[in-house]
Amino acid sequence: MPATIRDVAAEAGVSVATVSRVASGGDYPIGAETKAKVLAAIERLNYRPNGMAKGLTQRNSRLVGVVAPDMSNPYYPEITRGIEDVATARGYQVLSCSTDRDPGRARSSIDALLAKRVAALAVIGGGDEVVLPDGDLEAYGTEVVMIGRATRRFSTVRVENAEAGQEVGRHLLALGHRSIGFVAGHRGSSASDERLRGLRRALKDAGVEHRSDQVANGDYTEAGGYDATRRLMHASAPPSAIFAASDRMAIGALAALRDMQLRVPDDVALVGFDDIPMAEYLRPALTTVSVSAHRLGTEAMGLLLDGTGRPRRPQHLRVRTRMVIRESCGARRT
Amino acid sequence: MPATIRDVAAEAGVSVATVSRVASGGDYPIGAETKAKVLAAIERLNYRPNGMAKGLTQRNSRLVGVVAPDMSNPYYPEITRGIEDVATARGYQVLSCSTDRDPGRARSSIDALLAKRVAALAVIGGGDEVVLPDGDLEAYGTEVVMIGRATRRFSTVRVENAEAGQEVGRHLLALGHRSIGFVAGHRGSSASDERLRGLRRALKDAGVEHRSDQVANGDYTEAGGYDATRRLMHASAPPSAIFAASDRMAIGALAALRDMQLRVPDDVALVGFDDIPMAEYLRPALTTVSVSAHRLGTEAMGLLLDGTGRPRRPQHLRVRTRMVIRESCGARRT
DNA sequence: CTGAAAGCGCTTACAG
DNA sequence: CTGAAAGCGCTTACAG
Repeated sequence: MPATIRDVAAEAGVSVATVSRVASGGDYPIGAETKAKVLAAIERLNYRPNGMAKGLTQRNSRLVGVVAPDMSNPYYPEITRGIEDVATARGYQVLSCSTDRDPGRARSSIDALLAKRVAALAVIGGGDEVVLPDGDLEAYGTEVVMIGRATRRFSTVRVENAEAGQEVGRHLLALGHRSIGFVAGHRGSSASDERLRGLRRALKDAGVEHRSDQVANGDYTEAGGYDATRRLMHASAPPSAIFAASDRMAIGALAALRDMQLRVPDDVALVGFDDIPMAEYLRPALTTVSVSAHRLGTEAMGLLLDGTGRPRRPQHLRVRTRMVIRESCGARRT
Repeated sequence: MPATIRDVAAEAGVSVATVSRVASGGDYPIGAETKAKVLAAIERLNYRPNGMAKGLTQRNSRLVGVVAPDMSNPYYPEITRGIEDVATARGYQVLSCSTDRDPGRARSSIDALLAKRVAALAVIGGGDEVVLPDGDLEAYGTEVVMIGRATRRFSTVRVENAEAGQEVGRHLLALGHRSIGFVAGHRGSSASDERLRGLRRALKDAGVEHRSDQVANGDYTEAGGYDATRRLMHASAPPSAIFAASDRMAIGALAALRDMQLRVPDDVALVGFDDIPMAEYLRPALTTVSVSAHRLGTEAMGLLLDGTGRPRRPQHLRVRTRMVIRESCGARRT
């Protein structure tokens, strides 16, 4: 059994109230001598206040919950890392769950998190598998932020996907491309939809139309990107450029094009999305769009744990992207 | 304020003890009618037992802590995902922390985790930045498992790195290579050390010696792999094959070789480690060693949460690897 | 089968 | 500046 506050009180010869006050380290006035005694006792007994008891009395678990589709997809842990960084700086810890895009798993994760009385909850991903029981959230005083998903009910932090898609479109148009294939993420991904919308806006502004057979689903995986690219290239009028909604799919596209004996960027230009670390080390180096996943996390936590403790009205933040031009789009001849 | 057990008791017209018993869902005998009333009240009030209170009385937080160097490196979240899967199946949740290989951060993470009274603790990574206060662990009854790090004090789950390295060595020898460069992970990485040891054993068995200038540090990153490869190739007698201790470094190596106008595998053979999803989609497709990070996590949790609740003596598990032969090693002509 | 009561380890008015 | 006591929301012997 670890030492409790009573043990420390006995050891120091003071009341538990006093121990509590020095252990918590607030600015409650304590006699210098008393404080020293208590500190010594804490040290001697290796006392570490029980977080559950603290949470219970203070009505604050100091826990923030994170729910993401799948923590084994690098994008989510990176956001979570951002969340962790600001959370720990504020004395919170993160409890994370994967839903696998399954509503059932999502529901039980949320339940477990609410049972643990998380002070804040971040829901990552544009899917709709997570449904939040708003009555309970209010009762528990749990602040919520959605990352990458649109809603008015809660605060949101989102990537400027449409703007980025538009920028990619304009870039490719400027390079002379008029037929641009789009490798989409999985069905229902709002991020992918928005990127496509941006691309189409750019094309429309240039008077170029975009057909539905110029879009193929790639499921956000290398394999999906590979297959989608083959489908795109086997159309009656294959595109001269491909925009993949993620770098992982772009890597699949690169393999597919290579296997079809097509050179990138000479025969087909390629642009990805995310700017994962290895994008720079592909050959040709991948032109892509950089988004700071870490930043999404820090911004989100900033919204939740702003220190006031007062629930505010939902806020909506947007995180900028930055296009990184390397070799695969053909803008830079190698 | 969310409904408490008293609210439910009042609503159902029974004692809190009774509510506790039906809410906990054990096999404690309860009258059918009473049970129905309580269940109805729980439903009506949307009662969800407070996890902190439960934890406090039951002396079990139902929390497992995970400490890893950096959750933004995909390898760790994947292990963590394995941990999560078995943890949630057993009614636990995971609290995760990144240390950035900084002893200070590690210390405060461990402290925070112990304060939360985690029932179990998994320490991931071969580094030594994490030091565990054994006295406290015993007092708290916290079970510990180290993933990827050798120790007798706690249970461990480790990858058969040396065996894998040896297998790679033999494979490369069989292909005729006599000079094999090794791209190592960061300094002090036991995984990297073990893989190198295995490689050297294979070489030694074949009567081939391996010099220290045939090893270059690559820090487990693409950039590190790139630079290390250049250094290796600039030696007086450049290797005919390169074994990188991670796929990410292998990708850097691939770029470096390409930039040096060297063809893989014709001029230089290349083997990675990890078998990340995109290894198959590189061109040439990467020959590598597959390790199930997810499995490391499930095995580790299996050791901790075995349901007996009784602390056992440390157990030591080893997880097999599997060499995946693709194009980059030259075994399969493309 | 059901309930009253003590207790888990803290915090925090309240009184002095 | 210090302490006694109530209370946070549960569980669990113990008694009936």
